[in-house]
Amino acid sequence: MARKLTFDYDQALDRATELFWRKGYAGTGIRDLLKEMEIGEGSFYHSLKSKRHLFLLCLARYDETVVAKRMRLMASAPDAGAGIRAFFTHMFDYLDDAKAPSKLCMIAATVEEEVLVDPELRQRAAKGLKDLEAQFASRLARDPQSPSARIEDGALAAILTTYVQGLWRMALVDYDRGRFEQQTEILLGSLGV
Amino acid sequence: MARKLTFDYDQALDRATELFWRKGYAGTGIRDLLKEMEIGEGSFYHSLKSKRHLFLLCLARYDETVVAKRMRLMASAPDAGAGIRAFFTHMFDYLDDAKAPSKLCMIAATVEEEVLVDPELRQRAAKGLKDLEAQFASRLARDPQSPSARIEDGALAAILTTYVQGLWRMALVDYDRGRFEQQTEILLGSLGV
DNA sequence: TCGCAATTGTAGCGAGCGCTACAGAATCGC
DNA sequence: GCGATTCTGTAGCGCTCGCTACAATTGCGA
Repeated sequence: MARKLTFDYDQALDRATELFWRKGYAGTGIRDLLKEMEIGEGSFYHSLKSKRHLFLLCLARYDETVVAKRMRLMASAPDAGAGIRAFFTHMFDYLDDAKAPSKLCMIAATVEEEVLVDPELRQRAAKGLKDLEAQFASRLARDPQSPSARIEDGALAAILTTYVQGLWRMALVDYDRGRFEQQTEILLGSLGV
Repeated sequence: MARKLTFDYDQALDRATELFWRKGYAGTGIRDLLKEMEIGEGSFYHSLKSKRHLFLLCLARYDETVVAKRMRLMASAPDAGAGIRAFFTHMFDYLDDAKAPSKLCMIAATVEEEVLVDPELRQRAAKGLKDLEAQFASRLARDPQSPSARIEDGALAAILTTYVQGLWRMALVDYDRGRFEQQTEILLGSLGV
């Protein structure tokens, strides 16, 4: 019963996600977003409400695309060992991709930043880590061969999650795929995965 | 040949370090620092040059105290296994300390933040991680018993460093000492440390 | 005691931040 | 067409940021 949106909402969200991913929450200003999304200040506050609201939408979008694909790869592998290795391979592929927005997982990045002051964003970031750990645990649990009978699935999932978070931080400083692959394989071997 | 500083330089540096540690680089404003250090704007820019310069001084101070102590604990243990466990214990003790400025390693925190845009700060943060890895490696290397003959010292040090970085991030979201101790012991056991 | 040099307090610059008020433009049912 | 409603562009608010210019103050050597 009134005027229609003159811009492509989905495309605008994609572009905003890319920008947040590349420059972080605090590092991305409203004016940067407007320029990238090619919309005006009025449209922004009318249909996206606020920077925080937009960021939450973008986190969801990141989850549905990048994270979901990684999880699907892990889940569809023949066994837990292969699934977990597929997870790391996808992660390293992404880190190798020169066109990627940044050497960083958007969820992991959100854990740090002053974002932690904001309870909603903090909770959202925490959920991302919990989800990852749960995915590891369930992948290990439903493995018919139960490859690492020595170590309880929960503990193993926690170790892997912690290690993955460390990898993101290390990659930010100095990424060397060969080294990362090698040390990861040694770790997985030691853990009996 | 002229006027003397009316404030305690060392004490001011300590207070600034505490504040940066607690709120991060970007999250700490000049006015916050001035209030905490109990000095004026003029004094600040005269004797501390800039926020960036002060931050580098504070990082050095943090290194000389907190990090140095952790390293000393690791180095002075009877063997590598005990040293590495002492390292983690000191880290967990710190995370348990309610009076500590934040659940965070100041060096690790500096790896993230938009700080990475600044080459000097980035390099400084990278050095912190390299140092940690080198300490792990040398501790493992000079162990008479060479406890983990299975795995090369360098790879082991890299895995531990990565894991420690992950721990810092996990602790930021949800810290549970019992869980962390347990999963860390399982990891060390698996690695033969 | 005087002059020089170092330290200090004040006031404000220029820029960016997220956000809002508001008027004009577009699109619907009628 | 008309009115109601929704979208858009502009202008600017109040605030904070890191930093600087500059004059006043202090303490030293001569």
